[in-house]
Amino acid sequence: MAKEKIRVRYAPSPTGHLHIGNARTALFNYLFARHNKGTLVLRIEDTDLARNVKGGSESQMENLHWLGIDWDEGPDKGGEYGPYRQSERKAIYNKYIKQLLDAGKAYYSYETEDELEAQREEQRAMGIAPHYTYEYEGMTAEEIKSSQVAAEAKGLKPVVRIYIPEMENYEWDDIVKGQLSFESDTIGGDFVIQKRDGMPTYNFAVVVDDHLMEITHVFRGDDHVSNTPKQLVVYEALGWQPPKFGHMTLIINADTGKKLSKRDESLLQFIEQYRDLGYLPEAMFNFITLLGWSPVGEKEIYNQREFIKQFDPKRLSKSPAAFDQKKLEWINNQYIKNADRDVLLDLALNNLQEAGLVEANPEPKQIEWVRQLVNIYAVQMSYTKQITDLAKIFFERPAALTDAEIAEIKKDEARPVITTFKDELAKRPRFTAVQAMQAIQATRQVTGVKGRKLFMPIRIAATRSMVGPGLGEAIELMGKETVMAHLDQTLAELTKAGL
RNA sequence: GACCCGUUGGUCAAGCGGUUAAGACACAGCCCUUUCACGGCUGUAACAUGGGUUCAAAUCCCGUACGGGUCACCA
Repeated sequence: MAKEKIRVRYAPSPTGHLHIGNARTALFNYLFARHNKGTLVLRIEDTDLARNVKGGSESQMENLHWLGIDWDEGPDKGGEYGPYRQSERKAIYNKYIKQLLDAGKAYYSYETEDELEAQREEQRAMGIAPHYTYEYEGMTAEEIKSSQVAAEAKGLKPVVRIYIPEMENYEWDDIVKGQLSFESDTIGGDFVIQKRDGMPTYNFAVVVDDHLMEITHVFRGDDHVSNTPKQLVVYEALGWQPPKFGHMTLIINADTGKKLSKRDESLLQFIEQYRDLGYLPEAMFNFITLLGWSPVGEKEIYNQREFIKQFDPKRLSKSPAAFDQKKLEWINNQYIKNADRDVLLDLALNNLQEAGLVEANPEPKQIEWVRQLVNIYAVQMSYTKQITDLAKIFFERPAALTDAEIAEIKKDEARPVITTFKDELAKRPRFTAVQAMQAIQATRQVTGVKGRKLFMPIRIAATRSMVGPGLGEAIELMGKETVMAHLDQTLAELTKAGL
């Protein structure tokens, strides 16, 4: 018998940009689907009309693609299980809601939100779990009917609730967490499956869709563990077979130890923000995959194909993973060092333009100049935006010398070194890194100074900084005019200081 | 508060009854080097806790502590 085709889904609600946590859920579903040569479905869960953000689903899809995640069925791709937006599936849900109503497995509920809130408040005060208590307790069918008629007469609109069987145990073998079980009385009471506005609730729509779309495995966040028994109630009421569930741990903030909250601003949480800083998609993919999942070997850097080949949900961690910014930076740096230089140039140019350091429409010559800058700094950038800071000396007017710099050029040999170097440099036919290095060698010959005592004064005088890339390259990139001006300025400062 | 879940160095983690308890990030030192970085080497540092079970426990069981998740007409 042929093994059943694996079908998984990623089901975001379009309430904003792609969040790290959601990206991770999408990623693991993607890896699982590809590893098993299965199908990945993208379904948009937009049943809360009020919270839907315009362009939200497009933004999410765009960022998913950027990360290198693609899917086989979805609102943009179609497929035989569509439509793939829940807001377009209302008729489908209604059919099953009616079925449950007719079978006496669900009922109309007229209690208002205020009444329910008061009820929960009371329960909390009593120290018991807030839950819905059956509003028709002890009533006969006749009494229920007349209560509902009375409510309608008052102009109340009902919601539909599903009956939760008493004394039942809901359990499943979670792919990540193992055996899990909930007693039916801890689920929280008969829950709403259709809201007053006629839309289904999440816990109902998910079940209908997962079943109809023939989803075989559901990988989602840990925060859905307690939704699972509710969904199991729906599966049972409808007489359907549930898929396999796997609940992945949440990503937490290392400082607070709490689940990443979208409101937490101490940390960048949206894929787009990393994208803007010049993180590479392959690096993000690599980093996120290693968050809460571990491969077999000892490597840290894997490409997508290796991840797909290796992916095994059994190796998903049971305890939450903290988001380690430093590690992300390290991983991204690994990728940057090997990245295509045109890609880096493009990103860095963008960052430099946004920082106002390079004009909007640079001449080819300037682009070439930036290319060299990127080449020089690539090894040390964690993300391309850092170039705006790393390469400061190439863009800013020199500041006054720092104490440390003064200490370096205070030495007796400094002045002759700088003067000699200036003359040597001026003599050179061309202004290149090679020529600059030759000028330095000539300076060494003339003055007899070498090592740090030779290089430091020149570096400080020429680039007005103690740190930077190789001296030759730095001088070439800085340009003759600037370097000469720096040398003159430094010499003047030395004179002024009486050195 | 109730219900679920978790706990190996600062962080991510390997481990599946016998290990000198991997590896990576971070941190420190050394080497390379004109500087910073890169790279190389070395080091600091962990099984939450108390009881069992067992010849043997980070690994299995129970309790405790701590942490997290959820308790909506949000997903």
